[in-house]
Amino acid sequence: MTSRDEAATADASPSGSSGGRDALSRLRSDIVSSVFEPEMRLKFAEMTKRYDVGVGTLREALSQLSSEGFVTVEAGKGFRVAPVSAEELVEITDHFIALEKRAVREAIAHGGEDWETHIVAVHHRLSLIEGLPWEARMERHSEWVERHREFHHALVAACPGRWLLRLRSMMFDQLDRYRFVTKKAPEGLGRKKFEEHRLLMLATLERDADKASDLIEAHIRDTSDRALAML
Amino acid sequence: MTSRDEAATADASPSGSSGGRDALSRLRSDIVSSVFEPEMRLKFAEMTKRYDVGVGTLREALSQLSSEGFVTVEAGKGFRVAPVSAEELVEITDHFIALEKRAVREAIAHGGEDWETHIVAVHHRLSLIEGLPWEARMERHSEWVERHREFHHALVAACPGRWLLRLRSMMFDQLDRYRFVTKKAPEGLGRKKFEEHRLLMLATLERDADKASDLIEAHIRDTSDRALAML
DNA sequence: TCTCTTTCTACTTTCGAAAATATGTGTATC
DNA sequence: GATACACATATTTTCGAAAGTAGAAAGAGA
Repeated sequence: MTSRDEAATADASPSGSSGGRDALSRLRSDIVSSVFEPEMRLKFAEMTKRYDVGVGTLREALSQLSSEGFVTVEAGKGFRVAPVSAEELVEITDHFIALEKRAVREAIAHGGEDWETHIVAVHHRLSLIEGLPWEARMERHSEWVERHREFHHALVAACPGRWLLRLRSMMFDQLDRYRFVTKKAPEGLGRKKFEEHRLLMLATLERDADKASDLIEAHIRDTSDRALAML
Repeated sequence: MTSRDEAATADASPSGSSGGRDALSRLRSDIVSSVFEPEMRLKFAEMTKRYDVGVGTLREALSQLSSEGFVTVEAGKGFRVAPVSAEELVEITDHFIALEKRAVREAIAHGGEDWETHIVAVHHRLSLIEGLPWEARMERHSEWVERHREFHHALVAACPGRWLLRLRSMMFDQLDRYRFVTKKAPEGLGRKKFEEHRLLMLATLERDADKASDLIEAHIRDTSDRALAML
């Protein structure tokens, strides 16, 4: 979470050498997008070559990912990709919905003009991809993931509770892993999400906390159920 | 969280060399017990000497502590002890109470004989310290912290939601930092907590979820309010 | 005197080799 | 054939040195 923000701000860095921060996010991204199977061992020899970093740097990244719940670690036996399960998806979904609803309520209560403006901005960025025809959307899927995160984060950014935002982000990141299985969703789905995001933005800007809350619940539950069916 | 459990199971390890796991928990313990002031820079040169580990190992520990929220990190500028504030204490308390109440409810619904037995066992271990006169309690404060954690964890251990337990543990660990300021509490406080823990155990074993829930709320809220007043 | 550049110092960050640990293989013994 | 032991290999874990950076101090030009 902390690292996520920093990685985002440092994307215009000098250039050249990969760096540890970068290895961390690339590794996380590879786990989220199922490049590595759940339960698979992440050997240092292979990983250092793949991400072009030393063992120390890699270990730090893996260690952090274990705190975030993406990998498991057993002392002396190395790191593995954390398992996924239907039960876990259900649990994560419940926690995320509860946290997101509380956060958006707080944000609506405390948000100012900057908050509103940023929501409109990132929603536009998101809609630029979601409005695209199916094939084009698929091609830019990783960009969509990023913008989708930005949009949902913008909605709750004005929430003053730092820990609420932190716990929320943890659950959101975990959901990303499961969201990935619906990548190859039927054609109609993208259009539906497009509309849901628009309505969610409008309800939030209208400061209708109850409506926004309900839309979030339905929006997330729907995505999760779809993922659950494909698992 | 994950690391905490492992450290606990590995306490009967061979002996000798400090090791990275150990450095991590000693560092966390030093932050919790305010050996280092909030906002203070944690320089590698000093820390490697203090904990007798290499820079890589130390970095891994600090990195993990930043995920847990005990230290902050700014790229290129190193690590600092995370700040504390009254606002944060209030927020963490609210989250912890909500999570703990849900977890104990689940535990009561799912717990079996082993769960009950373990609660009785660790409560006894805790009461051995809490029953002591004031001075003796003070001397064994770090043991009390450990046993207090064990007791509260035992109450919710039968909760099937792994993420609920995980989030709960995060908040509990954060509260430890604030709990420490009440270490030098008036004489009567220890006796009161002794009784509260006993009642909490009894309500849980009687499977009275509502009662246990209320006791938890009062128990935690009381401690937090006391800490808040001293902050 | 002020500001901009340069140099120097303290510190962080990264790497690859060495030490410690686990796993697998073969051999002897019952 | 099964079990225990010793050795060899694979893998993790740790360390200290080298490279890279940020911030302070010193110096040059206006």
